Amino acid sequence: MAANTTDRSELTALLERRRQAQDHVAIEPDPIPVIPDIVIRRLPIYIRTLRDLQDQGVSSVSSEDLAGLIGVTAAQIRRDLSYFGRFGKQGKGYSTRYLQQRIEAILKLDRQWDVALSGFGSLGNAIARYRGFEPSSYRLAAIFDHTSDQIGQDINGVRVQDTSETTGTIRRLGIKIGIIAVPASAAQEVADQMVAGGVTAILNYAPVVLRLPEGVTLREIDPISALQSMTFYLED
Amino acid sequence: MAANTTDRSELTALLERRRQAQDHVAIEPDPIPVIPDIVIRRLPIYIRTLRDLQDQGVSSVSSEDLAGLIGVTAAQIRRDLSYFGRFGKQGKGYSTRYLQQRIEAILKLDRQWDVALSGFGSLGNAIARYRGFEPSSYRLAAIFDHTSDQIGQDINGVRVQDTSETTGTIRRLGIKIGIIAVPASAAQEVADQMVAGGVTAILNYAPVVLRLPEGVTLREIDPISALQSMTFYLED
DNA sequence: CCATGTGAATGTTTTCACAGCT
DNA sequence: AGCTGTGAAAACATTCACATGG
Repeated sequence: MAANTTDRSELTALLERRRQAQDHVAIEPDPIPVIPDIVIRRLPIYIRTLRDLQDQGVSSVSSEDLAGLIGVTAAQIRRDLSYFGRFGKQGKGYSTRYLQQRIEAILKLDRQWDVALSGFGSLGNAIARYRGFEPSSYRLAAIFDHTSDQIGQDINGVRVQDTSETTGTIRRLGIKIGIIAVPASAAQEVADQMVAGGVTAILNYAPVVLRLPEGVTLREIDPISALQSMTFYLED
Repeated sequence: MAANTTDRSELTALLERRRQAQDHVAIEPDPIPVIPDIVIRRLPIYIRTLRDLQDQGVSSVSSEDLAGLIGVTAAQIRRDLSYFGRFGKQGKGYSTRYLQQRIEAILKLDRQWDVALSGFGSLGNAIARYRGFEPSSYRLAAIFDHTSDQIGQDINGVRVQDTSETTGTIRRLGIKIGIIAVPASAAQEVADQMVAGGVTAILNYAPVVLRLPEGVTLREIDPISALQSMTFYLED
């Protein structure tokens, strides 16, 4: 078993190199602090609740009280925040204003993001007119539709363009976020056009599984699935 | 330590009774086959994909191929289905039609459910006019709004009623599912009225954490949170 | 031989529980 | 004295891998 270097077969040497490579990876100093996506998805609710508290004049809150308002456990809030740093004061709790600002910075909400919307039917209309965008960091910067009589319309200073303009306009404006509100049959094509234009985050309202390249983030808005999964719990 | 029954203090006896009660629960023969909610929430996508396959004339599918279409692992699909029974044929796969029908029965989609919608602004409008309800098991049976000039309008045979009618109408029609599309400030009150009328499943579009009694199922539709959680992954 | 259904292993998320700081 | 931040434990979810049956 005491093989020296010259005795090694090529295979043995290869396996040895692989093992060392793995060892090296394992020893890596900063093992990339991967933050679970499920934690990221909870942060917006923390922001919203912290804003509500400030509107009520509350300047400080404990993880216990915040948890009560949100309907989760205090330990979960503390663990979630611990992925990003130490934002609380022991014995005191968290400053609502400071914590809100810190989480907004983590989610990169401390700047404005242009958004492209494709699909200007009744759903697209509701999205475009939704004023909940306003206090947030998103600005509707482009709207696309396939229907000729929608094209040219002006919505808060944004002209509805033909779907064929999708890739070009998104690239020209440097838009990174796309919202898909077209029928299922058109959604994949729209997604491809958006990605071709440089979009790396897609909010999809169409009831279809989108195929996207690595590195493009996707969130689904699927009320029918939500309803269907609730019916399970109803009494017969 | 060898205390007999007559020596016991009331507290000791109480604790003993509690312990025995717990032991009894632990010994329970059928330990209630609790199905994880996360499994329930995946079933609608399986149904949708199985419908699509049938539309394409595909009558049989393996867990491997189904997984590829949905973007999950084959093992996950097989595990999910195993909570409910054995629906496949070894060496063959699953009948798309049979599996679809079985999952629909599990989710109680093999009957029609009346739904109440509160909030008839642009969002409520988009929901009410959404034709994706049609091939599904849901029928919009009541619409409520606060705004006087919306009340009385007829939407596909359903008259928009004043919000004050919520509890009464829901009770009278036996509606179990409510959709909340009102502003955040009104959402809790609407939820309370719906629950008072007998609703046990709520689809909430308002950006607020609802407080609901045990036994009421809740799903959130929150596009702003979805956007905010995607921005995290964008390049600066 | 192929693909399901499922014990066992692995990976992830939540919760416990408490040391330590204010 | 009170509440955070976090190791360690527990609970939960996913994936592996294969015996089993058509």
